[in-house]
Amino acid sequence: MITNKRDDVLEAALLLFAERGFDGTTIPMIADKAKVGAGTIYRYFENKEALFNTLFQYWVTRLSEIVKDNFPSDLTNIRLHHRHIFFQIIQFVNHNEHALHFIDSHCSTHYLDEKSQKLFADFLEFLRSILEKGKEQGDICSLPADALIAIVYGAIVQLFKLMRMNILEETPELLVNIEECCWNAIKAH
Amino acid sequence: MITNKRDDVLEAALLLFAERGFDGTTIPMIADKAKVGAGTIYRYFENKEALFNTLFQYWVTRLSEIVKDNFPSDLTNIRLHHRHIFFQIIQFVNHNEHALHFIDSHCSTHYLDEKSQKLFADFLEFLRSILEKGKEQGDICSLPADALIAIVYGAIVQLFKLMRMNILEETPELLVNIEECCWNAIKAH
DNA sequence: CTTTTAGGAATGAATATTCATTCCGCATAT
DNA sequence: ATATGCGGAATGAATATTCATTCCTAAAAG
Repeated sequence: MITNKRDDVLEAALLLFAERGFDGTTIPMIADKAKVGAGTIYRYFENKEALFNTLFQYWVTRLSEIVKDNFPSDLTNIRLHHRHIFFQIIQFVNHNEHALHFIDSHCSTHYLDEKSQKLFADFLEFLRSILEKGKEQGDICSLPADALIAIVYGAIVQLFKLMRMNILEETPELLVNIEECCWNAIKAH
Repeated sequence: MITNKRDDVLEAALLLFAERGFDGTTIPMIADKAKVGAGTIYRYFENKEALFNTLFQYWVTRLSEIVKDNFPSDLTNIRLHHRHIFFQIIQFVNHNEHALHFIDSHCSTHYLDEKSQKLFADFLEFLRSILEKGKEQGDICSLPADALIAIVYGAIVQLFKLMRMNILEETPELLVNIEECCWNAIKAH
């Protein structure tokens, strides 16, 4: 199989950044895991920060795409929207178990560049717009959209942390129940 | 005002560790912020890791105490338990706005020593025991206790991240509503 | 078909920088 | 005068980055 060195580097970096954070990950560590010389990394990326931002932008774009993909055509059924978003994020995590934690643990750090920040802000803005519509319709409880996002998104992130640590086993049934819990948290009562 | 250098160091370290993480925080940074010579830190702590673990243990102990303090005497009213735990955590955050994020962002890192890990595990075990009781009584939805903790605790952590970043303003009314949301997420329906 | 050769890719040792930790001289208190 | 606490320059280890060299591939020449 022909593997592309640049991709090998990105894959190794994702694992390490997710597990040890930006500052806890060294270039030699990445080179080792990618089975590549340390110098090779600098053929593809200007420096450690540029590598980091490339990776961040890639995964935020993916997440954004997967959530927006096949978005329910019925624009008034918020219950459906919530289910869609929830299970698309699940699919995202199942596609790469480290990416969500990588994004979450670095989304407000000081080495994010302009473009990374903008991509992430845009994604949040999308979620916000969905929730605002739900609030207008009276289907969702009338708290600030950011608070609602924090509740659902915070729960998801924390749950997958447990699953990555093998403390909690992911089963389809559990996921359905958890989605229900999240919905109960934010629906209008 | 007589200030204790050791406490100055601990306070500065808390801020920096919370904002930049363990690896992103250097000893000179801590010394600067604490207005102390770098060498002085080593009069009080064996090394950076020891300083970190002292701090972690201090704050987990505080959190645990504040949550267990004045725990409702009615041992069957889970609704009350939830409210108590929620608002005691709020009080903890208001006492020091960085401590919860400091704990959360470091609670599964590899430089935690045995004692730190045990203290944190004990705290989780306490929460777990409350939830298990609620499940037995049929007041709380029958998912794994760890999942329920993740939902509520994840939401709280994320919410305070927004408040620290001044994206969300903390008002008593908002907090009451959010507590309600969290309860709705985990109560039996 | 084999050999030569040019140019890009890859390497890892060398360099420059940053960081944790140590150490020594100064100041303050006893 | 001695002891104690402190600061911050000095040290050495770890780290990011560079660079001279080697390695591959694929096309040109024989």
